[in-house]
Amino acid sequence: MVVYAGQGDARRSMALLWRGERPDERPAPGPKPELSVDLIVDTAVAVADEHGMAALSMRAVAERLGRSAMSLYTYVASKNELIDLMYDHAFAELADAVEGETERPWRTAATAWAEHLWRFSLRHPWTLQVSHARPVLGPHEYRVFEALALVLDRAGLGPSDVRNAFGSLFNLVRGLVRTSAEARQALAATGTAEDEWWHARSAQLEEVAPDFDTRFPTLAAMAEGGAFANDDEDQPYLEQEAWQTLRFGMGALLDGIERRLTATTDGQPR
Amino acid sequence: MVVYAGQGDARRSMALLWRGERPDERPAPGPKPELSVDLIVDTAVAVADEHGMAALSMRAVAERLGRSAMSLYTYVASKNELIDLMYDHAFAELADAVEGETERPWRTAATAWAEHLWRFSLRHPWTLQVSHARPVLGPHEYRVFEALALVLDRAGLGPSDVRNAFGSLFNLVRGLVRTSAEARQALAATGTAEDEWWHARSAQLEEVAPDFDTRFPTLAAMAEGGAFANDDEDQPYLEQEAWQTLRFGMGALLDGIERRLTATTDGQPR
DNA sequence: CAAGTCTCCTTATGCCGTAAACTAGCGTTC
DNA sequence: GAACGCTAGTTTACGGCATAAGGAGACTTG
Repeated sequence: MVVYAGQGDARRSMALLWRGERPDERPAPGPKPELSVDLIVDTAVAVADEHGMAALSMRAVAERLGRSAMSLYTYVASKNELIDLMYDHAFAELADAVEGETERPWRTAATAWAEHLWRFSLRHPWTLQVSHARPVLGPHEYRVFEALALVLDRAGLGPSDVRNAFGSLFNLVRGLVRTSAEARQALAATGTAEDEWWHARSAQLEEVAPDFDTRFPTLAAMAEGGAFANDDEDQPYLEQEAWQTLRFGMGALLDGIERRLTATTDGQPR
Repeated sequence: MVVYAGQGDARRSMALLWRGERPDERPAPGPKPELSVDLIVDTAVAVADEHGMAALSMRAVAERLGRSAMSLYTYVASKNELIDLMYDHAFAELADAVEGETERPWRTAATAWAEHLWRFSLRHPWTLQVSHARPVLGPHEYRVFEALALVLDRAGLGPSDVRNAFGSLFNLVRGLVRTSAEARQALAATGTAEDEWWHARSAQLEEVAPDFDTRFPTLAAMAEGGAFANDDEDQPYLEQEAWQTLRFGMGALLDGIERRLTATTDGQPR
């Protein structure tokens, strides 16, 4: 499921996203509301955290609140709008974490940013399924973006390169953590552990492609060379691999960015 | 929608994926089949290409073939298995493109690989929604992996670093092209063009957050500095941005990889 | 021709988002 | 204090989804 933000009434959604210190409390006629937008959003986040985006339904959220599904529509225009609100609500957590790190040296700060994003994405894997094609444009997402942009700006990159470096870092992390998150979700969704699954599949692979090693010599040699070895039996292999790849990729990417930095400032990074 | 591969009967799925030069044509009793796995897979790919993964339903595929949805289950165990087959079938196209480029100098070859993956992903955006947590393990996916692994191996990286460099490159491209693909899908799904959408949203943003520039000074300064300018009015902004970010990110990442190369081989890359 | 097997169909179950119409609670205004 | 009109929440219903179950007819093999 991929979700596009902001299809509903822009005025309404944006007002909800940026609400906050609204006093706005003149009592309305009609029965006292028993729910609230915040309560619904919290509950929806809990459902999505526990059972994944696929299990997030209006009925599921309502059931937790002891209401009918339709009652949610009093507070929220559609499921899409609810997801926008969930997204930005969750990002507040990441923003708090990330804003504390901007004062460090830029490479340290950028790495910390990436690792916060990593852990956040594993805590809230459903956020990875909210499309960036129509960004949510909520305040907390902006806080997270501002934090990394600030770090890269201070490092001495120009506006366009801040944007480019930002996008590269963000997508590298997002892509890799997705694999890690999906590994966990796949376990939860299918009930089959990774090694168990791999065991069954690789047996079949051998049977069906006995000439694998000659058809794919480099991959075979890599396997032989221990590239896909499981160092730590306690942790699923895919999560290890993704994390190691992140360390490598972040290192290499930051090196490349640093080179551009010294190149444009004549060897004098500020 | 995120799809996990390989939940069905491993034997059955793997046999279908790696079938190919099967003669295996002793006539069976019962009525002549009017469909075939290949026909169904082709049709399903066409549906997904045209209308996206969300519109891919057993009913939609069957309707194109003038059959009932249930008739497909004679050939394919489940929708998940069908997606596995679609995925590897599509990858054949990428494999053909990518295998022709391995002989070039490693940086050129790696860049070409990335760009083939980019264009392929835009032609078949639904492939971006197939999870890698439980890889499909089809022959054509392996061909694509082998091609880049070969290039990186020849460049002089060790097995683990081939894996790390591979994962970094692959996820950088996949993450960025996803934005590009989703921009197109969002247009098709919502009917609202990007600039139109942005126009409405940014007006609301100004209204609801008049203090934006002081709250997010770096982002505001970047906008001021032209970091988010649309160079080419004919192309949607997000696609331009994603492509430029890819150029930057690939360059930086390959620089970083090259540094590791010369470091480990004492300045003598093979 | 009979038996066995295979393709394809219809029907049904239990999910989903949400439209529509309704009931009942409550502040406001005469 | 009665009437009005807004509002929170309900029930019911529609059209979508994957797929389980079972049945009708077509075809090959004995």
